[in-house]
Amino acid sequence: MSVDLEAIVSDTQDGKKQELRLWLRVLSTSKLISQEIRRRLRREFDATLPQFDILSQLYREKDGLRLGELSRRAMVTNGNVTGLVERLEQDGYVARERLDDDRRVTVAMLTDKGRRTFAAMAEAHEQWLRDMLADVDPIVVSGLLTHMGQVKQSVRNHLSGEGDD
Amino acid sequence: MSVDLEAIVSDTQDGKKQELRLWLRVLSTSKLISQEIRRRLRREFDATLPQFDILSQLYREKDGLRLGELSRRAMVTNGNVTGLVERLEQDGYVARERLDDDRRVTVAMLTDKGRRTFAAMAEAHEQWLRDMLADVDPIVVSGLLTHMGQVKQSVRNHLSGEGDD
DNA sequence: GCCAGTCGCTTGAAACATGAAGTATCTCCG
DNA sequence: CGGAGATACTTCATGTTTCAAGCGACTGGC
Repeated sequence: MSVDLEAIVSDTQDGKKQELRLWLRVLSTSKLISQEIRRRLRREFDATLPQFDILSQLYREKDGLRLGELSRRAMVTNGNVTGLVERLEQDGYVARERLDDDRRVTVAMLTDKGRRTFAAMAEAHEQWLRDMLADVDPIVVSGLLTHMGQVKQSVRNHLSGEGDD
Repeated sequence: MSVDLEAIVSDTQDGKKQELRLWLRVLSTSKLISQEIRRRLRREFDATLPQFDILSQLYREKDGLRLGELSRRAMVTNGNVTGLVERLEQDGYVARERLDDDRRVTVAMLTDKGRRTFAAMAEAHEQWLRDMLADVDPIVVSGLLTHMGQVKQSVRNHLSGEGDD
């Protein structure tokens, strides 16, 4: 007898709902990790995750970023970035400056304090991730990296909105 | 929470940073999908994603859920579930009732309107997911489901907080 | 029964998030 | 030039989210 191809296919479970199941698993895992990182950022650095995000974007752009570009990279809305940068400015991590070329544009960049602080955060952050994923085989991690990339690309190809990345 | 943190560690393949890279990819993908679902839920049903989440939890519990259990399952804080259920109650999707056994306890359950509405939402939602993941090989989806499960378990094993699931 | 502790939920303050409307500022066509 | 339109950011209304504090209701040891 030949291998039952049907069985192989249905072996991948209920077929139709696999995508939904995957999404729910990705979502819950993502929430779990986010919550943990949030908790640790708060406890050890008194910072929030969105703030960490903004800082990380600015960290590798010595010349700073326009707010629009910043909001695009951090995947938050323009309206949102205003308040985030405002708070980071008040805490002395970020400086805002208007362009003379184009008075509409504001550029945000890290202060020295911001740079020093983020460096420490980033190191801890990376270690946290190694800890949390310690029980996952590196081969599996590698595979996930690749396959999640495929997922991301597929999603991008099917967005209803106009803008891409 | 963000995404283009990915570029920070784009330097090498098999470094120690694979876990970090995986996290950033999971996070950005999750955010991308969330935003898309949010957009569609808003456009087609005038609902929010957290609301959809709450409704989905209640949908398969005919007898309703205590708010504490609801908040645990939906992975939101107790304080959060109060407001969410409140708004859903105002819109007529959910009914709240106090237990006579234990006057501290409130049970939330779907109304008929809530049940009907969610059924339509869920069907659309499932289709959206199939669309978005259409370019991913079903075998890959299956593998991801398994491996993301391993990730989730590893994370659970390394939480700093006390509570488990 | 008493009352200290716990439990279940609500409230409050602050931050984050979105979409939409508003305000300057720039651009470019006529 | 001049003004319509586009652009960059801010503001606003609403909703989500967290943590911490509050409040009423239960529980168990005495």
